Amino acid sequence: MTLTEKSVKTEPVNQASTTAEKMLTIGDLAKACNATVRTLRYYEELDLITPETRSAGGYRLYVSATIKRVNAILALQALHYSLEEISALLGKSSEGHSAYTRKRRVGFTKTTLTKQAITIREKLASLQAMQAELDQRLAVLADHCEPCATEKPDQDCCQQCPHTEIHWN
Amino acid sequence: MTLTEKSVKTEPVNQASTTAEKMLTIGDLAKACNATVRTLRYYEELDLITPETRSAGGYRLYVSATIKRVNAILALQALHYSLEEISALLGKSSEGHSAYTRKRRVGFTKTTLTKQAITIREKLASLQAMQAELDQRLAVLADHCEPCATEKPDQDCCQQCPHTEIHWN
DNA sequence: TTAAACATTGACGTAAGCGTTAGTGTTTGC
DNA sequence: GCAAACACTAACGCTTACGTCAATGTTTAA
Repeated sequence: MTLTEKSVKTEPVNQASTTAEKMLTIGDLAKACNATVRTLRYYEELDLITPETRSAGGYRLYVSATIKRVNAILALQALHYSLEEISALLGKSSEGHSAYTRKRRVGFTKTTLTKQAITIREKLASLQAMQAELDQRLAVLADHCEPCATEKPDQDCCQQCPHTEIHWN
Repeated sequence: MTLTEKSVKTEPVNQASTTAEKMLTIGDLAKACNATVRTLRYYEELDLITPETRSAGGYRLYVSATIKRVNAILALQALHYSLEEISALLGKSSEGHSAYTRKRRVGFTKTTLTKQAITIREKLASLQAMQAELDQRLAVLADHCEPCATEKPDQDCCQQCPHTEIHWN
């Protein structure tokens, strides 16, 4: 066996042959995603993730696909999406994929990916506009203000200057 | 001509003489920037803005350039910069421009504009990477998963599929 | 078997970015 | 000259996204 991990901690009732899902405890999931246990429980409060089942003693048990979902959440958070926005993007975990046909599942993935692509494109546009304005201001500064300030260092000719706009800081 | 400095809200009826700065009350500034009074006072707590002076009665009085500064702050906030990051970018208002020579002022503007340009370019890069990944996932979805799900709608061949990665939602 | 490691459910704490009174003083328009 | 509009400080409240106990139960490795 290539099992170097101490994985199969809790084995649910010996189910069908093909589906030998190795479940993750919340600690495993946290390590796998580089998140904290508290964070994962908080995500569950917001219905962003849901354990597949619970152990006899009440431990949360996750399927490994949840790793990807959590990583997606974390990636979106890094882009400063709020958890509410992320919830809108990815959908509640209660609308889980398990009950769906593959066709619906593919459609669902397409929808959420498309939504993400749209909002990211909007952000890009806004950032590019900002970048353009900054570059223009820097150009005015170099072309106009620096020579002006060098030639007449003592005068305050900014009063009449049409380029004063850029000194908003 | 007794009110060289204290021309408050009153429009410059005779603007002929010395440069009569028309000062703004905090309410004026709020309207001009489409922000709330509370927000502006909070910015002041964080030393992001500072009134040029106070009226005899204690009202904050701002120079019109502050409008641009506030708008810059708001624009950066819209890009999800925290006020602390913004403070780092724009500099504390206590390091105000009033005491500086024009040369220093121009240099200061250049520095902050450059810093902003750099961090915005970083954000752009990160977003573009994300965009690329999303586009790639969408392509795999269209080229592989959709045909597959259409042809074999009932089988769960995702188990062996090398493209399952994209279904992280 | 038993201690260590891990998990569970509360519940309170925190930091940011303001909103919202409250009580009082200031400016302005008629 | 006075009310309405506006501003002041101080202080508490709220939301988000968790951190951090606490008291207790569960799994695992020796």
